[in-house]
Amino acid sequence: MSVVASRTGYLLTRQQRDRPEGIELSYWLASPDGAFQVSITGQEAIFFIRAEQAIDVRHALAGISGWRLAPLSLSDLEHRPVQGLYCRTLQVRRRCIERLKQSGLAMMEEDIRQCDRYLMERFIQGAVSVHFFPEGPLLRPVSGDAESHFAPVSHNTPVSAASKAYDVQVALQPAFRVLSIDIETTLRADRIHSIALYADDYQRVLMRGEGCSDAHVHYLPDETALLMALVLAVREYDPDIFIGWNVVGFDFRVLVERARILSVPLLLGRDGGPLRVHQVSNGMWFARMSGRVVLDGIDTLKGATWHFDRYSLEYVSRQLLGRGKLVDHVDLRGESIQQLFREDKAALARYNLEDCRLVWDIFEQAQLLPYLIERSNLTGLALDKVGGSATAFDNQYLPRLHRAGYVAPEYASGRSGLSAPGGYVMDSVPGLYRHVLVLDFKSLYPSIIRTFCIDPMGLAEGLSDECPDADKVPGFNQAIFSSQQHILPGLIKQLWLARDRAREAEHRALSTAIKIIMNSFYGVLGSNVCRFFDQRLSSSITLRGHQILLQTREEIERHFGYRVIYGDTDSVFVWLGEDASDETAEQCGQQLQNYLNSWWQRQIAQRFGLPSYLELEYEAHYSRFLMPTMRHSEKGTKKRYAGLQCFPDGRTKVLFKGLENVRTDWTDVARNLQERLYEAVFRDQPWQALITETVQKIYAGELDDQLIYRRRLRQPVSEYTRNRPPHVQAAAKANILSRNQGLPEPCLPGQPVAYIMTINGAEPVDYQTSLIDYQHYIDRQIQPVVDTIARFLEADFEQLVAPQIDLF
DNA sequence: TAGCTACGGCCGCAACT
DNA sequence: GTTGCGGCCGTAG
Repeated sequence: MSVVASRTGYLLTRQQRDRPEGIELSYWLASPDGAFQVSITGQEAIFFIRAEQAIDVRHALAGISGWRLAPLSLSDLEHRPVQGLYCRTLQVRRRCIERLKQSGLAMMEEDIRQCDRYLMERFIQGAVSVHFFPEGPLLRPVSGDAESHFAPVSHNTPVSAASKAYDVQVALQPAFRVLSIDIETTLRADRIHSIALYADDYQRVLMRGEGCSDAHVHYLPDETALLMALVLAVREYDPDIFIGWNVVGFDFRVLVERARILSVPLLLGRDGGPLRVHQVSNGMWFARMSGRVVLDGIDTLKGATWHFDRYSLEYVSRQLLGRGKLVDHVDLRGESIQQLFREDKAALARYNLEDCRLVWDIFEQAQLLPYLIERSNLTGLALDKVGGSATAFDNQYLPRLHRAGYVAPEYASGRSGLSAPGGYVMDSVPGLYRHVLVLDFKSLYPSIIRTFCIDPMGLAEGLSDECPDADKVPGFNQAIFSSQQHILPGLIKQLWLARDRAREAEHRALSTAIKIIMNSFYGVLGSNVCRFFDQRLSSSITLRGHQILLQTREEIERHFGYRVIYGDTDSVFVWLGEDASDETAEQCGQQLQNYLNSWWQRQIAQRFGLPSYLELEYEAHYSRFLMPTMRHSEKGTKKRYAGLQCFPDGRTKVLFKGLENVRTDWTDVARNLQERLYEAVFRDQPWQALITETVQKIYAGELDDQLIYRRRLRQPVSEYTRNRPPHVQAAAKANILSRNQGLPEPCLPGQPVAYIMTINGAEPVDYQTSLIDYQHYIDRQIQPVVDTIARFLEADFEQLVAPQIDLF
């Protein structure tokens, strides 16, 4: 075979379909010279069945043609031989699966799409090099790692080492053509007013109605023309990626709906095919078109571990981009948009385009694309895949498992029903302290997996009769792992080293991606959505974690004589005593870290004959630290504390965990007061006046805008049958009032409800009619916040606000 | 087109006085 | 009015 040509690209979309000559796998790839499509034809789809059931399988599939069974040198993890079931078409495959399911026969890996398997088995993740043979194209991985990078294969043009390296770099960090999109509509979203498109080198607003078109704003007579102009504009710019804010759930959904009603073909795909939008059972929306990826800003931020109190475009851009950039941006409410559409279309166009630009800038500022690219390189997940931990695990694990001679277990065949424990949380010792150090185990669960060889295949090997005793590593719940045969510890090791390199190079996107993936490995093993779910695996991780945390506490108290006042899963909080100082604290932290790390190495060598990959890290020094009690008892809380953290450079910062200050379902007035109160107490400043002033201002109506509660509905309003919490009561009122005005219901599952407490109960902020119940806020928001810390200051809320009570 | 458990606090509701 | 329980949500890790 001779190679005619080869090209490098980055995976955008994948699809599969039946053709007369077999299954066709199609991939669209982005490249600096433009996107291109590669199709691989004449493929079969494969999954596995147990050899002992082969006769039953043949019997069950009688009457279906287009499949074959082939013996393979593979077995399942219980050492039973398997056979491959190959199907000539996707349709045959579907029928076979249906039939075997009805017959109750075991299938393995039948849920993996062939277009995904083709990439997975070749270790192709993100970047691809395509070699065009006369017989058809062949895909291979492109990797920044020299060892796994395939040699250049072009015969026609000799490729120098330098250009090869360049090729790899371009492929791994592709420059996508990205287009930000946003539409404006009527309040009911049953008419599109305008569509804005933004890239740094392209700005266009398509506006319905009369006006004077210029380079940026095009006026179109009606919606049909608007949609057709969109198709042309997309063809003109030819983006690889669409970005937007709730872009699938709103913009694309509305575009598709209007196009359907107006019978306009919305042919936005690179192959000229239509944009399709569909909703899955959990309410999530998905958009699909060939050759282009759609990324929602909200989902992408959340996936990259960004967190915001609220996810309106206005709120996030203010937090992320800063106020300065947004001086002339106002968050127009629905009615103002309608007014602009009627009276000032040029202004609406500017506003519409500005929102596109904000999304663009958020992607830039938060480095979202670099993060997604790194994640895709590491996991093999498509760029637009949200979540997908179980799939990421499969992509890494399955091809290696196959090469070791095994196929994956039947779905959810692991021991289920048994509840596996999570992390260990110590009882805390409440108090207002000076000088508390926090030490935590860096990536505890991944380090346990690596140290104790926890692995699905390793469990099968460890439990088999052939495993020599010397190679057995004990787990929990009768688990035994092989110290020699395993996959996951090696994967963790690679990721661990890559993360250290990324941190050194200050490559934030990459180290974030690696951290998320490493931590997700434990998560999926403990989840019954993972085909490798087995309670012995997850409990061997968590119970080892319990042991490590408790023994670390014991050793600190035994060897150093310090008191451990708290610990959660992978951390210990060490009280140095009231006579320590900032300088000695720093030294103590280092000392504790060094001593305990070598202590653990000795322990694990002695007890298991294994190297320890546990890494305890001195994480923080709090010069003041509050461990509160539970609201109505003397017991210390868990997962709720605050402290004045001292950084090595001398800066200090108040930090809250779990307390009202970090809870989005508490009002701003409570969160703000807590922040200022703790700050004052920790810095030895007067704090009493903060409380009395706040109470006074609440009664005077000066803080009304800080009295808003926000709480999400996690189900439709009608489903709250057992009881109706305030946010549900408010949501019900808002929905009824909106419906009466002929508008769509504003309070939907997943959305936060903003409400205010009035003398007639909770009322939605947008429909408030009653007077605010100020006493409610004093009793339920201010007093709890004050009480938590006041009890350590020999103070009492009633006394502190007594003068105010007389006043009102 | 499914990563996990542990935890605290507020509220409504029911069962009491 | 008080008490106790469980629903519910958001959070720590």
